[in-house]
Amino acid sequence: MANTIEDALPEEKRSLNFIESIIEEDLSVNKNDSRVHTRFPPEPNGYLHIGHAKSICLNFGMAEKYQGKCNLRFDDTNPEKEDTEYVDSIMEDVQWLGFQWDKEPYYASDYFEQLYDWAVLLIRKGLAYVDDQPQEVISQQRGTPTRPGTESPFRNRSIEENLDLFERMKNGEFPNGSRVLRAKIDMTSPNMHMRDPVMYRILHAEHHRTGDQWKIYPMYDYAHGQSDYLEGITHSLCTLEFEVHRPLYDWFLDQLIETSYRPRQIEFARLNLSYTVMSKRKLLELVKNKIVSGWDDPRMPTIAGLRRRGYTPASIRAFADRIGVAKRDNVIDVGLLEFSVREDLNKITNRVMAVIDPLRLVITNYPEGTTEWVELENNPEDPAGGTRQVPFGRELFIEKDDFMADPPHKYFRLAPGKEVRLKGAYVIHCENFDTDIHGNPATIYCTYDVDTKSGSGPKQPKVKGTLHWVEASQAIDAEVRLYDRLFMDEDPAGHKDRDPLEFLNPDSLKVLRGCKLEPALKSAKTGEKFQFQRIGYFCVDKDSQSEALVFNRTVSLKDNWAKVSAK
RNA sequence: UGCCCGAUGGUGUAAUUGGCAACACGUCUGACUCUGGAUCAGAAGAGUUUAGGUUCGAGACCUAAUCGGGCAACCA
Repeated sequence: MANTIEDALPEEKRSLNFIESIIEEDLSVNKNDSRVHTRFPPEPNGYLHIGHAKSICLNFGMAEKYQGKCNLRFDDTNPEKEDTEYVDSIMEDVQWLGFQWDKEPYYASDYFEQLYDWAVLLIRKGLAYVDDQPQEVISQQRGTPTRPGTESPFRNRSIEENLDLFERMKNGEFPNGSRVLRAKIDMTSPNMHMRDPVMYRILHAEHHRTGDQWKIYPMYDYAHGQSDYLEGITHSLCTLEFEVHRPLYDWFLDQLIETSYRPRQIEFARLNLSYTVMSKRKLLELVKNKIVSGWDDPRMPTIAGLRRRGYTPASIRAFADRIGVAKRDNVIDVGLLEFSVREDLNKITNRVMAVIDPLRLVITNYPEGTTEWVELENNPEDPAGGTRQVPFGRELFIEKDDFMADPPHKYFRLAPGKEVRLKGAYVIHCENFDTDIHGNPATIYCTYDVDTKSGSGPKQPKVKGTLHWVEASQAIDAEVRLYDRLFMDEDPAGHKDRDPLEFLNPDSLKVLRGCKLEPALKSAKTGEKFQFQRIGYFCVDKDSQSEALVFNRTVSLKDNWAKVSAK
């Protein structure tokens, strides 16, 4: 097996990103006893995507690099949106990427009791109050970013009354939306999040873990920092939109905690990929509208989709490595992701013969009714890859693209009167061809020269082109699915007043049937990856059955001829 | 009209007590090749948003402006 990509990038030669700088600074002053403890905190309300992969690689990566730990914590404070289906898929995806969290997965819901006690403490300190106003009124009183808010008439009620009301909220005495618990901070703060943020809302809902035990649920801002604290998190990495939440994150901890240990929130820029939408909401829309077959449709930027598409964990980790991490907005060329898979797949996949758009070819001077076996290398990139036997005979299939009746200049493939090498077999000479009723080539007639046999033949003429092929009588049929980007616009979600769905690529999936494969592929298993010689990287889809193979194209091979011929 | 954050080749990321801008992807040459793949060699492409300031010296520090992003869920 070839080396992994990571081995090629010596760690010590790389400079630090801004998060590593912060960590090393903290380490140098022995902050938090020089521990490094991170966490990946997904809400179990959807599938993980490549943007999460960036965060996963970052969080687990930092822990790994500094001999620390990384927790997996489900941020499950909103029972209306969350489900165990997502919990399971998230655990699967994180592990598939090659990471293992510290101990068992954590849940914010494990801290509901503690969070409640702390809320009571805040009320006792006069720092939280129950507001009876409806949502619309509270929202109006909050003001706007440019105008300060106004205080709630309930802001200064007695601690006893607050305690009583809050307990009754917890006991389920009030209907949804009738009251909230708010932190008493500053309604005139220039930071909207400090204007008496809601800490608890009443929700009579079934929680995926606590069932109907709770009638009130903490808000993100109130739950997150304290959860970090309870787990001993030192560096709480999140995306940029939480930057303005940080003062609130710190405020709660400062009111509640007396020890010197403190988690620190650090924000980084989320990943954007060209020609891709990344928000869970939009991805969900694709699934719901049946534009894709599901969360794991190979065109989806979800981890599950990429996995089914044939991406390897190593390639995604290498990608995350290459894109780096910073605080400025960024759009990564989706080509970089493709580069990362090609790089990995080139090293690890076996080459096989597959003709996805078959054209019949007859070698007229090859003895009828006989076949022979030729030896082919499995993987030229891997010296230990070995060889295999592939049948060769009088009737073959070649790629339609590999023959032209009237070829342009610099076309190195087959054309009347021209010669090519059949990979691993013989040099053939094209004599003539038949056409079908539409005038398209139907059968190509060639002659071969026995002396040019690959490797052993006494004659080894220089020919410009080498074609892949499949012997007709033993070929097996398969379905091949060719994927292309889902959107034709570089930034489908970046247009005001235009729905990303307007930019859908109508050709994002092409299904090819009757593709011809060399017989060895008969036993290919779901998920198994190959390079179809001269075409691209493919893997066996889960829709495959033993007599009806289905392959997904992960990514095509880099194709210089396509570029040249397009000019 | 407030507050917060950001600004370095086409894209992304570097430049670690301030010392003549580096790496990757992409692009373009060429070599090699029984994959028009891979590999190898090389090239072009930024003077770091702008204007001031500090300094012998600024991408880095300071000030202002410009541009971009974020902030007004009982979402996370």
